[in-house]
Amino acid sequence: MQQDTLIVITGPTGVGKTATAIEVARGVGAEIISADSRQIFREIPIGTAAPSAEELRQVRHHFIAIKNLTDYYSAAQFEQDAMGLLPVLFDRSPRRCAVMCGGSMMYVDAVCRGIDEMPTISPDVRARVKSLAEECGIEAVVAQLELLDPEYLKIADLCNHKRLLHALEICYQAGRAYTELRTGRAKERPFRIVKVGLNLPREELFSRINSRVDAMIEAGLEQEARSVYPLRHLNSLNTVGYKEMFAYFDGSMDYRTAVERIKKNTRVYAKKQICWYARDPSMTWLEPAADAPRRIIELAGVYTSKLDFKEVKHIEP
RNA sequence: GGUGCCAUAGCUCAGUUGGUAGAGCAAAGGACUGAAAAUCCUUGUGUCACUGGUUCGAUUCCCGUUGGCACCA
Repeated sequence: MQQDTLIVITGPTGVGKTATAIEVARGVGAEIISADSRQIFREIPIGTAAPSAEELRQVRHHFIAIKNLTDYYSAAQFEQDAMGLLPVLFDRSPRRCAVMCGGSMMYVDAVCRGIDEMPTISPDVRARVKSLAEECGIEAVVAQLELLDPEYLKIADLCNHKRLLHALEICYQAGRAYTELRTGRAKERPFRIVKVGLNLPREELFSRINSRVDAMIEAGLEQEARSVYPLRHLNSLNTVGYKEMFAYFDGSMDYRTAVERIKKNTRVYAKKQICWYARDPSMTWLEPAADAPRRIIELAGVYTSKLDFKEVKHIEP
């Protein structure tokens, strides 16, 4: 009996994860779970480089275009949804395999290691903390944390106000210290995880990113951004590609600068992803070359018979 | 060929009345536990074009060389 296997394909934006994942999924007969915090929204396929209709036709994908921008979604929610879906996908796959593809670091980790149990913040707690910060300053937030969770304050980044606010929100919501809820322990998963990071030499990656942004512009990014402009204050639109376009629409940035900023911010994002994944010792790094799908399948050790290997042949050019 | 201007960080340029230099952009490194394409932190040694001279000391002043630009022949 074959053990359940989750093949995780991740890496920086623009490196070529989607195409590789599709080949791997076809090679092993699996469906794809997308681990992308922005492709999950249906209104913004262009700026998030969501898989094309043609790509979606080749392999069944999950968590692509399933939410509205106005919906709340989070890494923890994703953990729950993905963990619920995986047994179904394993049962449907002849070799009990699933592929997870995406570059949202927290989402990948949420499935691979799990996130600690924490309360979802209610709107009034959120509002309460927000108004405390606005009316009394960040010092008041720090003072509250000193009272409710001094341990967290010891390790907290005092410059990162968003995190400080969030810690306090959790203290209020849970009625306990944030620190008490943070175990840092990885959860046991009832399946094998084979993690592959795709990467390219920096220069090559950046040039791919730059030309992909040009392609997005050509595909109608401006129009897409305009159509969601009324929702611009939503967190789901605090996203590279949209925030710069919004600045252009507002008149605070000219068009050329906006496009340049999109490229630059995408590059910065890619670097951040590389930095995050670099410290993961369970990651195997590969270049997204033509033989990458075959190597990933071998790495996963999904195939046990010669016949199986023959079937993979078709993925080679 | 002559005259003038320019040569400083990857790029565009400041600057030093002579005490070896700093902005913007670009770039690099890092943090990360329920908003994560978010949020936050850190990072500038560069033959001051090359050779020689003056000087205690030259990237700065002077001679020359090379390259670029402009004008005149």
